[in-house]
Amino acid sequence: MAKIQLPDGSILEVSDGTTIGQVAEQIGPGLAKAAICGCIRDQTEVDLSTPIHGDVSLSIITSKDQRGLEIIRHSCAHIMAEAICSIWPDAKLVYGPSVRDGFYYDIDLDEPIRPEDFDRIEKKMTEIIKADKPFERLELNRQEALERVAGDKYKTDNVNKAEGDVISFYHQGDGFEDLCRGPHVPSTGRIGSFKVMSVAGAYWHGDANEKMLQRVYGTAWRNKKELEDYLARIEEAKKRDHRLLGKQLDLFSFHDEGPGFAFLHPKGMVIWNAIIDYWRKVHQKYGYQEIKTPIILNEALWHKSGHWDNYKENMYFTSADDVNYAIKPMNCPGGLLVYNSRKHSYREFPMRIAELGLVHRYEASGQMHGLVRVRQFTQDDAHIFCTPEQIESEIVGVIELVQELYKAYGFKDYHIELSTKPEKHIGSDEIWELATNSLRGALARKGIDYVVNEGDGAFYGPKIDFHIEDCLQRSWQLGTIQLDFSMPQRFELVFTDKDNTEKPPVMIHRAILGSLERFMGILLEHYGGWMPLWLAPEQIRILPISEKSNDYVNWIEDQLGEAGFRFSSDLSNEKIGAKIAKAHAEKIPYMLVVGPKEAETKEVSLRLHTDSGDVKKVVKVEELIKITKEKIENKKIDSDF
RNA sequence: GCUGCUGUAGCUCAGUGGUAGAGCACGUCCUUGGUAAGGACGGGGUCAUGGGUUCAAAUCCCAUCAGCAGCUCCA
Repeated sequence: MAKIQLPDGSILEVSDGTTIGQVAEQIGPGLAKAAICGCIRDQTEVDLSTPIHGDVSLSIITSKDQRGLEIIRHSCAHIMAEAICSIWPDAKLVYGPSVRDGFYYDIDLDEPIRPEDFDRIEKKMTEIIKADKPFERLELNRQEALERVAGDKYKTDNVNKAEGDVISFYHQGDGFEDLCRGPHVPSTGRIGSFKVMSVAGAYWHGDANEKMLQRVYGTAWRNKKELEDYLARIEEAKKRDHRLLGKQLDLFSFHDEGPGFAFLHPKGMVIWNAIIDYWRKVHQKYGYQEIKTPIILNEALWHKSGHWDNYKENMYFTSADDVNYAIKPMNCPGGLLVYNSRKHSYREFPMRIAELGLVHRYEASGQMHGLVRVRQFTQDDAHIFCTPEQIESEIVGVIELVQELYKAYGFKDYHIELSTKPEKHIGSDEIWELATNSLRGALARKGIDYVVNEGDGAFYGPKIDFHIEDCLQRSWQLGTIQLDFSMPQRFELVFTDKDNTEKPPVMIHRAILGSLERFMGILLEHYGGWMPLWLAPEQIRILPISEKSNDYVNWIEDQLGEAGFRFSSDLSNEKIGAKIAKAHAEKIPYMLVVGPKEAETKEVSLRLHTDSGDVKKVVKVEELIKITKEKIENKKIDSDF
């Protein structure tokens, strides 16, 4: 007999060798029907067909469980693999895990799989699922497994990488076998609803020197409704795409004449200026001074800084009068020339020098992505020069500045990464150690959670990065704080200390918004194009019912102009419904509908868009101005009135 | 950069070898309408670029450029 402890603490006694599926049946037929797999000692997930020997704690995982859903997706990946192999017998399977919201399978096949093939893949998958064939596990030792996969370099590689002595294979359907750790759903019929989503290239082992495989993405859910909800969610997310919004709202454009270079339109420029006006205000509060340095600088400067050695293939170059120049990819060397233009004392430290610096970086063609990955962008850069003792408090100060700036935009969902010494680096190990510990210390002092990215630091120092996700859940870097002991040495920076000796200062590179272009793109997605009043290119639109109210419109315009708002009036020959639809499409925060009725009382019928639909309110012009002004000054991001 | 896909009017897209299309936007006129798109007429395109096949190419082939998805990279 075996004693099984269930999650509720109760003990179930079963005969030795009873399978987990049978245990589920003993607990109840409903559970047996819903069961996907078992979980032993709260850590090892195993098939329902696994027999139990001895006393264990056991939980039954169903599809309601997130882990259950992940197993469904993984099993669905196998079913897709079987379908693909039945259509293309030459297809070699590589690796097929579940991922967020779905799964993929990497396949080596010379003939490209195309989107128009998805239908027949799905059809075949539906057949396999309908047949409801069991997933059967076969366990072999390492040697036997290697013999079984002999000749298949991908599976041989997978066996070699697998841990433990037991290597398992799974069978399903008509003789389809795949090396797999498992577990799987008990039978193919247990997949809810699925869809083949896309196909794209992916390097074997994620290594650009290796062969490019075909990665087929799919999604699987518990039922049809969940699948439909997911597809609807993707559609909604696509509507928030900043590239689409940029076009719709006439904010910016891209042109063949300058791939990767954003052209900002007048309305985009309003957002841009609102961002940097506030940025300057906050930086002043935090004791920053501002400089501006040239874009084109002698190439020798970049040899000295180390950028040429590390990044020349991503830099733009030019020449004049037989002198070679580089277009700056970073602002720091220029900033260092400013520092060295006179002597400095410890009394000036910490010295915080900011620069909205325009940099150019040659990105490979496939890397570009709207505003968030471009070849020319403006960094909200700053360099802090300080003594080693001041490092930690300066970093704490930057973190506080980051938190204050992000708060104005309502960003809460960002995560922080600490990146350590990369293979390609300058400076001694001791310096790296000291710098990395300073960053850790500051994070600890602020009690901030972070993940460590081993070997992902800049070539001159470790860094803390702030990351945020776009509407399609792709992660983008915003701010960065980088410690640098090397650049001051290379540029022979010094300051005069208390003891009247010259010493090298510590340099902290930091950017808060990162790239202003990228930040604008992320903001657009974050708000879905509905910019809060303080950022909106057009804050208010006046919509007269007919031409008869034009005089009143003029009067309101005078009032709004006086108060300093950004507004316009729609005097077009349209009915009010059409004017509203147009203003709504342009995502104007406040619409003022006015007619004879409102003119009489110096009121407006305010119409605005909220998350729960449009609302209407009749208010005095005077009151509207007062409340709106206050909301703008306080950078309120809600859409209420 | 790599794999696959795409490129037709300002925008979104239809058009599969035989005279270039729609909706929206734009212009003019009618309409002066009370909370999400009133009506009529009109202007607008070397079909990304360069080659090739063909009596004939937006359409088929090749190259280039640009964009999209993913991979890789991102000081």
